[in-house]
Amino acid sequence: MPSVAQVEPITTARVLRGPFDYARPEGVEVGSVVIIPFGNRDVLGVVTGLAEDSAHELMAPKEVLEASLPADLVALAPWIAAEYCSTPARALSLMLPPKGIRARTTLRARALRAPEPGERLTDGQRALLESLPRQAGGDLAALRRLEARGLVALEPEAMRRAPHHTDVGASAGARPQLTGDQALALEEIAAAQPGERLLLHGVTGSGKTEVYLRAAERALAADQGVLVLVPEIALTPQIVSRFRERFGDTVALLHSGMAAGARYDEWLRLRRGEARICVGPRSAVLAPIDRLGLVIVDEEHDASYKHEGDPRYDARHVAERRARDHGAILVAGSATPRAESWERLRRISLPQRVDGAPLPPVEIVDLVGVRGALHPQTHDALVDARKSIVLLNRRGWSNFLTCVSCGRAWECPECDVTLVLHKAQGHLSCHHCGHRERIPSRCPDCASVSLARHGTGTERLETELPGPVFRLDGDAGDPARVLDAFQRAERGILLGTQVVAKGHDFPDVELGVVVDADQTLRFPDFRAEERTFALVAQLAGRAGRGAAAGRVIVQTLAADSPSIVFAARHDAAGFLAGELDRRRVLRYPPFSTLIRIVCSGTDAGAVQAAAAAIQARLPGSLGPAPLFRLRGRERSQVVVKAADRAQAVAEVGAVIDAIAADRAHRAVALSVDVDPQ
DNA sequence: AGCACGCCGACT
DNA sequence: GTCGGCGTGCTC
Repeated sequence: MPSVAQVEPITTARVLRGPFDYARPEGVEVGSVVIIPFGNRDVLGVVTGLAEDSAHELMAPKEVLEASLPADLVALAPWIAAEYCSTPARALSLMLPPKGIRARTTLRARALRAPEPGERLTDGQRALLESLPRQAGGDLAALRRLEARGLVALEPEAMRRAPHHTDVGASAGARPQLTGDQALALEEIAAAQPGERLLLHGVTGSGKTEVYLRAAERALAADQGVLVLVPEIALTPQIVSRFRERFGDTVALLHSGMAAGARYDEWLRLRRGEARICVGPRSAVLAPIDRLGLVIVDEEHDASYKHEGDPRYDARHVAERRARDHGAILVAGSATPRAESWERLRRISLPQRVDGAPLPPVEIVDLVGVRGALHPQTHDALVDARKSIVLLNRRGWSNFLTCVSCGRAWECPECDVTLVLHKAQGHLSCHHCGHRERIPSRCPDCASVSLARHGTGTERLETELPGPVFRLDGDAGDPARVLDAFQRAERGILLGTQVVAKGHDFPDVELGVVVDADQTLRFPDFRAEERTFALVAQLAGRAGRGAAAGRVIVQTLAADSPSIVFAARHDAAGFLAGELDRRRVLRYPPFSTLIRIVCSGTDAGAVQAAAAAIQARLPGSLGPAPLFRLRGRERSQVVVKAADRAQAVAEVGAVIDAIAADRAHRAVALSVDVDPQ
């Protein structure tokens, strides 16, 4: 019986690496979560190993918590740490259930014996005894007195804090007949080898969710667990509803919008095997599910699968690893898959909408020479359509403000970006750090009152659109209510940023409009083409569902860009073939691995020096390149483009550890992004 | 990361 | 004499 528990203290420090040895209390296993005396404070720790003896004099953990990590997750932590140049402690901290929470119990009261004849009881007490067994409530004190007389037993009972989820768009319990394509797709999944990865490429409305549900049914029947990853629960409540409707309480929901107590209880239900399906966003990829048989990544192209904190893990990559470890089948689904997935995964196709309706025709409208945000043709189409969705990927009234006489531009004092004008709120705001200032009435430099507003955001476009507008963006109220109001409206225009192109399906939308399709294209990034294609194609999928005949208008200054031309033809395969050729030539993913290292700090010289030191130690790396200042921090980046992923990650990891440990670079924060978005 | 220990300047 | 600045080193 090993008497030593090897514990990884959960701290964020890069240089502090465990494990540290402690005496092993009764019942402590690999995965146990403990509170240990560490230095002169108490910290949370995870038992990562057991040993027979130790070279140190050992202390005992102060407490062993009730929730423990499963062994497979403990083993995954060092892999995540290495894969993203982070630390095992940071990886483990992603896996823990919400801290400071315990299972909640209530007291259940039951009658222990009948009152003897003549035993003195008030009418109230008799009524109380009549009402048992049940949960104790405000009458706990009275029940306690009866307990003391041996009439009643009070026992703690676990109480589940359930997530509250508003069921939407559920199909009233019906289990629809599969189309031929769906049946074929399901057969392919059923026939897949353990550990195999599949790409379910299905146009919007082709019934991917029903395929997921049937595949999950099969996994459950084989006593296997199921993980279902979705981009954002708030934007895709339908898929949660469909799973809960089909499988009931064996579905656990895990997302950050839930109360910590409910999240803890859902986590524990999975850990105990009481729930066997987990539906959740990125972070759910680390849910404690035993004997995983199926891992689904819905809308696999979605950028939210990349975690922005450290470790900067990619849930899709971690999902593949977990699936491989468990011998589970991975199914990634999308109408607009990433080039990486198209190249690497075995493809299954759902080429048609379930309702048999054709995809709507897409018109490309050239904006060259057009004044204002809307082409007259687009305006006319909006007047004609009963219900439309309009996408403009820019919040606020206008992009930036300048002084007409001296040319002054209003910029964020903390970041090197221009401030966006929000007219209704009466302020200029920075979309990076949240800085706000009042809208100026005159220029502080030259006192001119002539200020120019450049560019159009959703707030301004709202005033230019014909008909009632339902605005959906970061500034406009509760998204669920906006969507609901739009759904019930007879006619109207749903106007918003990216979110309008996601998940939700309205059956009676006749027109979809992309106001500025180049906006994503102008972004200097190797994924710009892919993003633009996805945005246009996703929006195109929202129009003409159900009875309404649909059409889509894409306004652009780059009418012959491949991403826009192929999206207009609904031709993902054509687009991806060209995109993969381009990436092969330029040695971009999936034909290489990119690693981005960002140094940041308040002292520009120190930041530059750290970035230069990193670049010098990584032969062939690019940089250091200055980035725009963010939240008052100067930044500089080094980029590694490598043929051998494992080798590059190991090299970068070693260099980062060395720089982090070097006191000369103490004032600089380091962030490593493997597979940046 | 914390937190204590330790060695040098201006205060009751 | 001592309060406190933050450089250095350790945490089983």
